[in-house]
Amino acid sequence: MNNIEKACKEKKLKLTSQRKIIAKVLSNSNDHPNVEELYARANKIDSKIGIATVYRTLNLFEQLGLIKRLEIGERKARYEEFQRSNEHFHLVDIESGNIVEFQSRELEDLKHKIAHQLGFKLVSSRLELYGTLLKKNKY
Amino acid sequence: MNNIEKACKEKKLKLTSQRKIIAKVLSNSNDHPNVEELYARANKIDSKIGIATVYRTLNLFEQLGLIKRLEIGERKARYEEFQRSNEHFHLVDIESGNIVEFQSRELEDLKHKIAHQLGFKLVSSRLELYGTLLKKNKY
DNA sequence: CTATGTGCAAAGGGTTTGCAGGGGA
DNA sequence: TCCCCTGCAAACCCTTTGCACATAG
Repeated sequence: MNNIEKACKEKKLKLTSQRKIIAKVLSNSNDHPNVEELYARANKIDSKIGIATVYRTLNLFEQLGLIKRLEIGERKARYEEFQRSNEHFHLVDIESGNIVEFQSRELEDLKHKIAHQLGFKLVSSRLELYGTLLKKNKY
Repeated sequence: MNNIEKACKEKKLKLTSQRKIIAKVLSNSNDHPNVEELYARANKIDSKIGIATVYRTLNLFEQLGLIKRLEIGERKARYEEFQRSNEHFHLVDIESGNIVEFQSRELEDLKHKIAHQLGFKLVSSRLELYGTLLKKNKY
């Protein structure tokens, strides 16, 4: 049983076939799918799942802290599974739309330090970098 | 003549009364108003300005690099005048909704350093911290 | 005078919700 | 069985757009 199924059981939420499917789709996604994409992937497994259920389930999972909603530029939300052990940030290639994940202890520490200096306890944050590929041969 | 009026002249854009009013409202705003708020403030000066004009003008000013669109949590865009000399970040108090601005050369440098290490030239970035006030008397 | 800009209302796109029926526990 | 959950379609909210009129240059 995976994390998401465990969490449903703990919170006494019903483990419906839709929730299992959406959980599975999220686990199998290594990219950062938006709702439409998640809906399409879920529908490959069960074509009767409605998009309203996808939205409701994503909101539920997000509130349970199981997934993370990204707001990368566009108006549409994107999602990724939340892994406490794998805190990372995103860099978006503005030419190709590719998303590069990276980790940085230095950045993590600095965020907390700054919040503390301002008299706050850091609860969450949002950081994305947008850039273009360096043309190395220009040197 | 302010920055915005100068920019319109340079780009051969018409300096309509609506654009002047919206430019003035932006200059006079020290908070981070959303479109609805900007629309209300502009309407106090000229009640005939339509919200479509506000949207179109904000998009125009943003493209000219005169203002900056913030996407702080909510679905609605917020705006602030862009001042190259005053690059700053935002920390949102999640209990009150207050926004604290701060500067950090360290953070600025780190963003560029990370992008460069990943093989990218940093073009822009989005960073917000969300936190709660530290209760100092707890110590 | 003419092309650009405006106001209005309708359309768009993503997300949420009311309701009646369905299915886990 | 009982209540939570789902599917559908309509509603919502923010933003954009088509069109006819207005106006800056």
